[in-house]
This record gives sequence, C-alpha cells and structure tokens, in this order.
Amino acid sequence: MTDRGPRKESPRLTARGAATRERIVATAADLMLRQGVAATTLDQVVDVCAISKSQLYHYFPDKEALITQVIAMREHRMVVSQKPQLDQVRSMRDLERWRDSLVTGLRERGEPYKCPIGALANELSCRSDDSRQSLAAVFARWQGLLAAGLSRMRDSGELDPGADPGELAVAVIAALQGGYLLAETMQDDRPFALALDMALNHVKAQVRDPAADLTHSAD
Amino acid sequence: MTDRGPRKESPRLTARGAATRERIVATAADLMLRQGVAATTLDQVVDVCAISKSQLYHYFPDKEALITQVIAMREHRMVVSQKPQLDQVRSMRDLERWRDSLVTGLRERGEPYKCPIGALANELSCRSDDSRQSLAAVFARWQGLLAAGLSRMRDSGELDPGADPGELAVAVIAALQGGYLLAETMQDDRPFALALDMALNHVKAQVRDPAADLTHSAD
DNA sequence: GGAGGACTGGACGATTTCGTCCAGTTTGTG
DNA sequence: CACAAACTGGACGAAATCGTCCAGTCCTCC
Repeated sequence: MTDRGPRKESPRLTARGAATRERIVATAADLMLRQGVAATTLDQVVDVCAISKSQLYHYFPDKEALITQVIAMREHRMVVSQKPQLDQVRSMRDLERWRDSLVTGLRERGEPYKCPIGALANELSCRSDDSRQSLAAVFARWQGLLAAGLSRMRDSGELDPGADPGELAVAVIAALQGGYLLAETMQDDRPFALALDMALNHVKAQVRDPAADLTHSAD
Repeated sequence: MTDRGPRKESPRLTARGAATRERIVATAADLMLRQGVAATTLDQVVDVCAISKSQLYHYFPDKEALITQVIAMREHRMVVSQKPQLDQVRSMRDLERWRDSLVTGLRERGEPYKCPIGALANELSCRSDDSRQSLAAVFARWQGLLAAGLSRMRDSGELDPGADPGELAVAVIAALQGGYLLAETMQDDRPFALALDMALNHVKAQVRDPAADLTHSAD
C-alpha cells in the first residue's frame, strides 16, 4: 500500500508528488473520520492540506477516487497497527494484551471513539457497491488476522478443537464495532471495554481444559 | 410518541394534519435508513410522500427539525417492538426467543441489514451534539429494557447475584450493533447471528447454577 | 356556510459543492 | 540549461439543495 507500485496510468510520479498525494489522502481520511464522508468538502481538504484545488484534481479525477484511496489507506493502517500484534497471538494472554492496547489506544488518541473502518462502512455501504465490497474485504482481512491467531491457539491445544476460529473472529470484531459505536454515541469509553471483555470471555469459553492450564501456569 | 400531546406552539392540528405529518416523518425515516441522512434530500421526501414542498415546510421549520422527529419515531418504534418482548424476559429461554425474533426479523423485512438507531447514531453523533445525546438516550432506554429483564433473572436466582444487569445489557447491545454493521457490509446475515449468540453466551456464563437448571427443564 | 387548517404547484433566490480551466511560477533532475 | 512535473490562485460554470413565497383550491369542523 505504501508504494502502490506500477499502477495503471500513473504518469511518472516524483517522490515529492507521491508525498503530496499521500498527504491529501491522509487529510481526507482524517476529516472523513471526524465529520463523515458526505459532510467532508473537497474545499475543506484543500484548505486543511494547504494546497490549491488544481493539485487535488491533478491527483484524483473526482471525489469518488479520493474516497477509494481513503479506504485503501484505512486498510493499510489497520494492517500496520493490527498485524504485528495479532501475528503474536498464541494464547489468551496475548489476546488480552491486544484488547488492552485497543482500549488504551481509544482513550489516548485525540480522535473520536470511532472505528475508522466501521464509520466508513456505515456511511458507504449503501452508497456504492464498490465501496461496500472494499470495506467488506477490509473486515475480512481483519478477521483473517484474528482468526489466524485463534487457529494457532487451537492448534497448540489452548482452544477446543471444535472451536471455529473464523466464527469466533467475526463475533469478536462485531463486539469491537458495536463497542466503538456505543462509546462514541455516549461519549464514554466503558461500553468499548465491556464489549471487548465480553468478546474475550467468549473466546475463553472455548479454552480446552482450564484445569490443564494450571499445570504449567504455576509461575 | 404517536399522540405527542400538547406540545409547545402546536397551532391546533387536525387528525388529517397529524396523519400527514406522521407520514412525512415515516417517509423520511425510511429514506434515511436506506441512504443515510445527508444523502436524503427534502425533494426526495416530497416526491416519495407525494406532497408538495409547502406542506413539508408547513409542518417542519427545517431539515434539522425533521431529523429530530425521525429520531423520536425511531425511539418510539424501538420501544413498541422491543418492550413487549423484553418485558417478558424472565429466563434464558425468553432471551433466546428475543434473539430469534431479531434474527428472523432481520431476514424477513425488506430493509437493509441495519439498525435504524445505530445507523443514525453513526452519522449524526459527530454532526450535532443534540442529536448525539438524543441517540444516546435511545440506546440507554433500550439497554434499560434489557437490563430490567436481566435483573428479573438475577432476582429470581437464575443469574448470579454478582452479575451486573446494566453492564451485561451494554455488552449485548454492542454485539447487536456490531452484528448489524458486519451483516450489512458483507451482505450476509450470519455475522448478526454469531454476534447475538456470543452475547447470549456471555449472559449464560453468569447463570447461577447450570446443574440446577436441569431439574426443571426436563420438558 | 364560514373560518381556518390542509394542500397544490411551481417559481424563485441563496448557497454550497463539484469539477473545469488556465496562465504563470517553482522545483528538481538528466 | 532544459524539460517535466509540482504547484499557485482564483475565476468560472453547472448542478444540487435548502428554504421562501404566494395565489388559489380543497377539506372539515363548529
């Protein structure tokens, strides 16, 4: 995603040009997270980004194309921030660490209590089927990262062999999304934490044999 | 909500007038659920509703006021459809019935896989603080109905005395919301069912004594 | 049967937003 | 240096949308 390689009809792009382009997308992504997609004006992007309108239309044919790139950036950022952690998941403790970093991340960053992907999905899923499918793919990828971790837990015997990592991952992400929505609406981060706790308990309920766990957790 | 009683400055409203007014709100609510609030035009409302624009502005000073009424109608409908069921909740079985009716309701009604309240919350929470607070109040009321049921389960001994109905309700509603979002985005109702199953399992984990349950569930 | 609310129907102005256009300047690199 | 890409800056047209206005008709209840 960072270097998007030899795309179609990219008429030679300088490092500087690529940087500007990236900055435009980042600015749009930020505004769209705070205000919504429809409520974000191209003139706003131009102003905040401190460029002239011609530049915006130099890099993007229209607003649609910009939105598409915003989605791509959100996917990229999700992978960058989630993959390192989720790839480490091999036990419930790892999963709890993941949850903790999400909760503290929610509190600390100055952004609204929103999921950058979920907010886009909510607004765009009914506007263009292309966007909807892209967002569905992002969710699928996120679930895939989580499901891989759960699979490792299952293969190592921590999870019950009958547990379905894919289904568990879907449920966990759903809790995550709902937690974001309630937290944002009520301006309170507790719903987010409660939702994630529920999700982890749901996973924990599939832990193979709690007693067996005690045998090697006597640290 | 249906009869909104003696509101401020309601200059005598005929039955017919009230009906038209209600029809406008219902039409707007429907369009806004399908397309989003910002994407719904007043001209669209006028067209679908088959009234003239003057009528719309006869009943509502501006779009904001209409949105406010849409929120009120959504709350009313939520209470009408949820309260009867949730007031009956006294056991896990009742809760499962509630879940089942939500799942089948999702499939059967022709609407998108969206929560009418959650979709509004997602779009409006960052636009006006008034709307955000109204929606927060709706969520709170919904959670209250559910929490009341969980309280009855706790008082009757089905739930552990240490269980917190309020927190449980928040988590369940969060799962519900996330389930809606994933279902809509992926155009698949399974995430919704998975999320609700997780939520009910979370409640069930607080059931006091599973063994005692067997004594009177031999039907 | 009369008063007042319900309603038509479309013209209209104001504003916002998208997207175009272009003449000219700056920057960077072969 | 020369060329190409990066960039300015604002004027501009087109379209959509909000909201106003009004002359006149229809309905309904007292």
